[in-house]
Amino acid sequence: MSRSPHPRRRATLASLASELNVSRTTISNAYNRPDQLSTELRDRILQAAKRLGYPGPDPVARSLRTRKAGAVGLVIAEPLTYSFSDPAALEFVAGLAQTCEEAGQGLLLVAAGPGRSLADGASSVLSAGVDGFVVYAAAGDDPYLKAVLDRRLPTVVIDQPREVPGASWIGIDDYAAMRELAEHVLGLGHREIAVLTMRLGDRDGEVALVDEDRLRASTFHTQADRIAGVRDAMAAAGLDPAGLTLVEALRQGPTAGGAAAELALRSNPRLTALLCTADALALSAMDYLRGHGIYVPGQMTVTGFDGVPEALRRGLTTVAQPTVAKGRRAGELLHHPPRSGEPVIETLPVELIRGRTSGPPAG
Amino acid sequence: MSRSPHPRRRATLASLASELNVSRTTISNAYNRPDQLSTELRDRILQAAKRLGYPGPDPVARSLRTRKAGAVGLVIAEPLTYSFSDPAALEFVAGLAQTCEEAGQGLLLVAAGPGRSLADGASSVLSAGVDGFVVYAAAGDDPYLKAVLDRRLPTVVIDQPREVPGASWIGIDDYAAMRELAEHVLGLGHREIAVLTMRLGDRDGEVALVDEDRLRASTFHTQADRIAGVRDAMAAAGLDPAGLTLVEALRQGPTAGGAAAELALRSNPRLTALLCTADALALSAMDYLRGHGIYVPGQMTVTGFDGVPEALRRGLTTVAQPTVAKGRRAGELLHHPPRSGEPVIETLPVELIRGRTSGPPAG
DNA sequence: TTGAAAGCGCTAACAC
DNA sequence: GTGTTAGCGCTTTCAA
Repeated sequence: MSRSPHPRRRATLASLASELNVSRTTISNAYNRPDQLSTELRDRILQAAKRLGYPGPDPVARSLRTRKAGAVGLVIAEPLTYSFSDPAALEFVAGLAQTCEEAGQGLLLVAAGPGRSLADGASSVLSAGVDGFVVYAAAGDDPYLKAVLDRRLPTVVIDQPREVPGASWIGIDDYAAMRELAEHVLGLGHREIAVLTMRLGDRDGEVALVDEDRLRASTFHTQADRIAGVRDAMAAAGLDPAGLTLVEALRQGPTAGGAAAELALRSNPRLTALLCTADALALSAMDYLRGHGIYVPGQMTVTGFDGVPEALRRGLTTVAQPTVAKGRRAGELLHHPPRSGEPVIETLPVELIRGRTSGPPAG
Repeated sequence: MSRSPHPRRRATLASLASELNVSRTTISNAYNRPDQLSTELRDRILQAAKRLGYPGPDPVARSLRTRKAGAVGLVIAEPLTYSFSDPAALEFVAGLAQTCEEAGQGLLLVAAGPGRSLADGASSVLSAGVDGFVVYAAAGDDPYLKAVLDRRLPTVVIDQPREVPGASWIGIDDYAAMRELAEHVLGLGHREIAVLTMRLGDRDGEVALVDEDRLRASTFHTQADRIAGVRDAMAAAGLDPAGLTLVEALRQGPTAGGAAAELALRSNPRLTALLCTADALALSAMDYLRGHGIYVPGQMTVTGFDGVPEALRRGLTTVAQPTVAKGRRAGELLHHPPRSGEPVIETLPVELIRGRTSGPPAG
């Protein structure tokens, strides 16, 4: 391609300038303000750049000078391996990525792996060259979230936790959504129901029954709010919320919902409805039930939450979240911040999907 | 949180230093080499930092100085919207993301949207602060690829194009894989077969029959190699490769394979096998066939390529690629470059999956 | 149109 | 254990 060998030392804007006997400003202008110099000179510069293997202004140096990185950082509390197998998270990322693409910005996936000590864990966040952060569904005490806030960059929190000072928030009304879903189920006549929830905080094991203390100590507000919605719907229907069977799936994975369903049914064999706080849980529970000859919805009503494609395809009764829109709004907030400069709190609408997995209880 | 109001001007390492009457080096050491100063001094510094709202060394300035960005860039030729709906691409990204996470590096998704002019289109690539690039399945003449190479950073090309000077390459033997698959189909007795391929280059429309010129001009080697594999298998089986029906799906989407199948069958109604160069195409084609009462494999053999989860679940006869491994290897090559510094060429193994969608021709 | 000067905030040698 | 010096490569006033 290039005839002359490349110099060992990388070409820089300065070296190009001295080579051509023009000032550094002029080279800079050739790239950033083409209208500030003659076409002729500019062509000469670009040609020389090609000859010398100068790839254009160094992005890092430019960032330092302009105080703009041209990218937003995305922090997901879970290991990326999980996130990439979570359809809801994926849709969110897709929405965010769309706006980044439109804005010509990069999207930096920040490593937030298992090394979750404050010292080490936060380092990746601290060293990310970005103009703003999106934090996806973090626990209230997440060290990465803390590290992000310390950076004092524009930040958008998704779902979780609520009310982070200085940060914008985008999410849904988890309480109302789940309450409406519960009312639908109770309206069908169910009286013995269980909630299968995602994990409420750190704890070992696979699945576990949840007691009052555990629930109160939850660092995941979304989950707690959804449970509260169910309880209040029960109370409003004249049932004792204390009678709710509550099981927590501590690990992700394709069998989590099944294991949770099994524990719930063992704990209360008279259950006729399993309300799951995630579609993934519900789909897994359905697989388990089918494997054990329990017919849905004839013998058991199952509901989900999120409205991921597979759930809709399989006719799951669920609450559809505007997952892609969440991602888009987060991106827009960062790319085009509101004039006021104030953090924004946005509650997005959801839709109750009455699918084929809910029906009146047997008998 | 902090009692004292924050200064309007952001604190920097230098301001902290003069505040504490120590040198900048000492502050730097407090963050980067804790063992180089007394615990006592270090604590005093960290405390003062917290008080002044100093978030630690600026990542961009550090990058400039150390010449390390702490991130790798991923360039995908398609708009991100497509990529996020392509299971194979997603698995690849997941694999790459895993290694980044393990290495504590960020993964920068580079905007490579529709603004594909050389001047404008490449700008996002030019301004990415990264230590290396991964380019996923680009066309031979992709402007982003060119821009990436101009940056002269360590680069790994996936699948496409082959033989990029100075860049490593990871992919599979497309020719051999497809030839083996074709031999399987021919071995079942098929004589009238079609290949449904992904697009071979830029062109308008939805689907089109492919002629010799079009094939020769293809900028997508993977596709062309797979077709060559089928042709050679035909020749080896005593069939005339010219008799191959060849249809190109020009647009992505859930109905692309169906449209391609329709055109193929219209072009040659005696077809008994459709070899698709992507699972997505094959699954879509199967949906189309079922909708038209054509039974698979009884009346029509259908095969795919990639081995995405849905394809395996539906029993598609296909070639399984090590998609996640591809991503992992790309990451490893960037995070732990081989001592020699030479670009690496790696052909990963594939596996022919004899599924339930291939069988002997009818009659 | 072009150039000179002044940093952006940090770290790596090397001296003390 | 701590400080001094010298940039990393660039953009941006401001003046010519």
